[in-house]
Amino acid sequence: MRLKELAKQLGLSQTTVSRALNGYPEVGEATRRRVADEAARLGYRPNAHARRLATGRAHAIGFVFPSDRSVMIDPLFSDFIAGAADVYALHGFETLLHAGGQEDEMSVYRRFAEGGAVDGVVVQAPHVDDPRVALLNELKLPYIVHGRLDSVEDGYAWLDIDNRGAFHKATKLLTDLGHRRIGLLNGPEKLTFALHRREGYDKALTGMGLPCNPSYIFSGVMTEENGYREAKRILQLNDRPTALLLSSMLLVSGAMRAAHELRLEIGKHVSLIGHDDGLPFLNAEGLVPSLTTTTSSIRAAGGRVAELLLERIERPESEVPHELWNVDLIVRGSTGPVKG
Amino acid sequence: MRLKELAKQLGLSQTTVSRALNGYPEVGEATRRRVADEAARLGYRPNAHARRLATGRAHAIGFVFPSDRSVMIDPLFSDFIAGAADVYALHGFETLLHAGGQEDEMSVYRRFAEGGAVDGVVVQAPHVDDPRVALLNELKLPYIVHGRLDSVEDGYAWLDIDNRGAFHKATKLLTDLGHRRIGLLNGPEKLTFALHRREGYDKALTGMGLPCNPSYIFSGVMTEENGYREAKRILQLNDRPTALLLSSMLLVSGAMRAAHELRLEIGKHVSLIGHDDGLPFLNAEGLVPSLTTTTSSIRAAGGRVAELLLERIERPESEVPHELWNVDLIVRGSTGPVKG
DNA sequence: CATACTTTTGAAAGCGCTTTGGGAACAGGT
DNA sequence: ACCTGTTCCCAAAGCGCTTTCAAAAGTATG
Repeated sequence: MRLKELAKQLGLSQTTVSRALNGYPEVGEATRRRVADEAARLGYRPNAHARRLATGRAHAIGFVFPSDRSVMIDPLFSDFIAGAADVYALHGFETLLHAGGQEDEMSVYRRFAEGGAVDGVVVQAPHVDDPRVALLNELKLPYIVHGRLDSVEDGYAWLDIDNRGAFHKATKLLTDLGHRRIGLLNGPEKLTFALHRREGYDKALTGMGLPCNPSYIFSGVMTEENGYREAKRILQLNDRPTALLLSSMLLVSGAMRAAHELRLEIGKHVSLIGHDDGLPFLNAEGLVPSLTTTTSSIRAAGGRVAELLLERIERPESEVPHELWNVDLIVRGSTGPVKG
Repeated sequence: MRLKELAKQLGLSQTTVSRALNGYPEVGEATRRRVADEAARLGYRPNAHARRLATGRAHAIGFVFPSDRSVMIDPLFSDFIAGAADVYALHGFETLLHAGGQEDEMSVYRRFAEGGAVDGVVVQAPHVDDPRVALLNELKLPYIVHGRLDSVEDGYAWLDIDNRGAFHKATKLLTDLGHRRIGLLNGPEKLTFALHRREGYDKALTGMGLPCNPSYIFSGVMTEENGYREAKRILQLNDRPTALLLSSMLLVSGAMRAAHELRLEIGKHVSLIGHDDGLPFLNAEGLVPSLTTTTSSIRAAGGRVAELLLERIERPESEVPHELWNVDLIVRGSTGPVKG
């Protein structure tokens, strides 16, 4: 069923039918109703590509994944995208995923922009001075960054959580409890989110006049296994830390395993604070003891990022959005005063 | 830069330029080279929608997620999609994600089919007599199911792993080691993969003349927390099982936590076998003791499913593919003879 | 009843590509 | 010279929508 046939069927012109279906005001209410009914009855669905060609709008948002595997793989991203895809669908937008292939990431953006494949893209996992931002500015393709570049905060749209603040708060909680040796298992510090967490941690320690012992720190892919291995390593040091900060629930999972194995009671011999992105399959509260966390739903961030991007596409002239989310510190059972 | 301008620039017709760029044989080698060079120089990228409209091919594959959240949320799906998206990209296909929104799942398929938005779709997480298959057959939209319907194996394209065989093998290993009371923490049994695993388990027990104690069984969302809670429950029963089968690594993670807490040594007081989908962030071999698993990479399955679907789109008349993958049983340290 | 508006409809021109159906131009064979 | 094939190229017709411009129909006003 094509528009042409539908129009003929109704004894109307394509113009009128098109207008009726797209809610233009120039068409009479009676006609509109008649058209809508007939369209529904015949199960007419407009051809997506024809519409896109005619309007010049793709009604689609793109996600481009770096060829670097570890990123797409991260379960965080799927939850983020789930949140976003939901909002896009609600607005009649499709979500395009481009992962891998032989084409390099930058030229995918070029193709997206110049071929009109998408109306906007979201940039995930930015690193320090991420080249994508400059490229997208040049291409004039609407975008929003989930996260920030290192120091620059202007000239691009972003939504980020306050990673510095969160890890500062968390570290502070530990020092307040008397901890003096605190470890950190972090994500790859070339990614700004991890870098910022590190900075929050450093700042809190320095603020207390405490040294940052590099052997207390791990930075790398946030797998359960890395959490286990590194926690075990750190907790076996001579001057082992009495508390550990963990950048993801998977690291927490591994670290708890290590603690059990070393017969260190959590919240007593070793305090744990994890960052909880609200992944539905790894619940901080359900752990024993329940986990003290810095908490921020990555899914909600996905949704909000989607809204901001749509807004930006709709009104390109409006102000470039910057949104910094506060992160809650939820104190539960995995933290306690340091044991002399 | 549009085709028209490029053609003018070159002093050629659009026809020739289009053909040159798309590798048609009717164009001279010298011309082709000249066109290619100029196109590269000017950074010409064809408009995706125009091409789609003209060819009638979307060069895109769709994934539609049920409004039921738990599916998209599952980290398995993202790994599967990562595997698939990679292959699609390699073949110049985009990957379309449709999640949520207010539109119901079935009408998304309708729209995809009749609006030509995608050339094919992949159906994930089929349940017993999944209605999607019938709909897709009716719509004549190429598709492939990852998994199978319950008993039917003909009339639709599928790729599945041998879940029955895997869990039969696993259960058999345990009974061979002398275990007589074996628990099972499974996915939701309305999903065929979980149902089949259950059947493999049942069959192995029945084959040995052993009873299936319903209180040894859990079926539900495969979160770490469910793994913990249910393993704990089951391992505290009077006649507690001496071995546990676990349908996912997250369940394993939770179950190990429960075992530690109950001071049951894994591989000794309680044997564990988990199904390992090869998720990169939760490694079976890195556990202590290393985990005995049934293993099959879901990412590889994603890739293969993608290939089969592309094949099907290319040659709709070719035979409907059925592919059943064997699942390896890898014996590691978490299984041992039953302790009298 | 003519005039000036407003409302409702339509013909036709795109959007940027692919593809059909020829037509030159040039070679080789007679 | 003529015919037959090739090889290389092009004009123009779509693909299925949206949108501009203009005209027809309806309504209120003098």
